[in-house]
Amino acid sequence: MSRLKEMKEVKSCPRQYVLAVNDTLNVISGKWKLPIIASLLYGKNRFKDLQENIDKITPRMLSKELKELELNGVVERKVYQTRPIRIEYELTESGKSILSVMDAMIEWGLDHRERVVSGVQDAG
Amino acid sequence: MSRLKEMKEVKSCPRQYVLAVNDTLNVISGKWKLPIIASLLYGKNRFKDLQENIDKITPRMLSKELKELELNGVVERKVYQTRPIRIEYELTESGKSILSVMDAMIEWGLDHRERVVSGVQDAG
DNA sequence: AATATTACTATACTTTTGTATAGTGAACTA
DNA sequence: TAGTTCACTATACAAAAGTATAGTAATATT
Repeated sequence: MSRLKEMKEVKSCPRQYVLAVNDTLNVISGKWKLPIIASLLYGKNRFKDLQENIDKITPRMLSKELKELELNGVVERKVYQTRPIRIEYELTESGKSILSVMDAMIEWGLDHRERVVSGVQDAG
Repeated sequence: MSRLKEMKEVKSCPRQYVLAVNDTLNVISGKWKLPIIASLLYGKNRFKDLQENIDKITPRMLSKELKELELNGVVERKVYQTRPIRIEYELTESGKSILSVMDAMIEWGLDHRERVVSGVQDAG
């Protein structure tokens, strides 16, 4: 059963749930965060790879978003001491597990589209 | 298993999944959409109720967001022909089922917070 | 007739988010 | 040593999102 529905008193929405939802929203909202996370999930992890893989992102945005994601504990920046130096961005465990949220979003999005095109908008 | 992981070729992310994620993101992102949906889930459904229930929202924002949510098939505006007229906002089936997405967000948010405070940021 | 309630709308403004374009500096390559 | 690649940064600007404050129109209440 759902976290929210399993509460006895459905009227009281615990503060920590609100915080949790906001944390998640911060990590996934904006134009570029999910594309970046998705790219990293599929294994593209150098700055240049990401830039090539994500259509129309500017280096400024990519840099800015990567920093935010790092700060939020979703992405880790790794410097490899090869010659020349290699920098790679990797998802943390938290980062990888965002897949579960994306999955819920896909599920809802697909179902919703179906309901909307078939015109089953409640009783209407 | 997850929608994304069950694909044989993990490199090809179907266009419709991207659309689905974007649809969902459109419905949940912004400062006020989730608070409004949550309020409606808990049964506060008149304009004034929502305004009282959602801390610091202005009537302009509430009106704007309700219209968008209606357009997106998440909320339905119902006019009751009582005297005086009563207007109520209700979640559609799609609207109610956003609970599943919120639930995934709560789950991730709580787990993530735990990982971050306990400092288990991967190997580090 | 004056005041209150409900459900908003209008206008102007500020803040946040994202874009466009150019440039930097370190290392490597021909 | 001139040019290329990588990994960014800087500056200026435009667009989107959100805020503040006031006002409207229909009805109901005193």
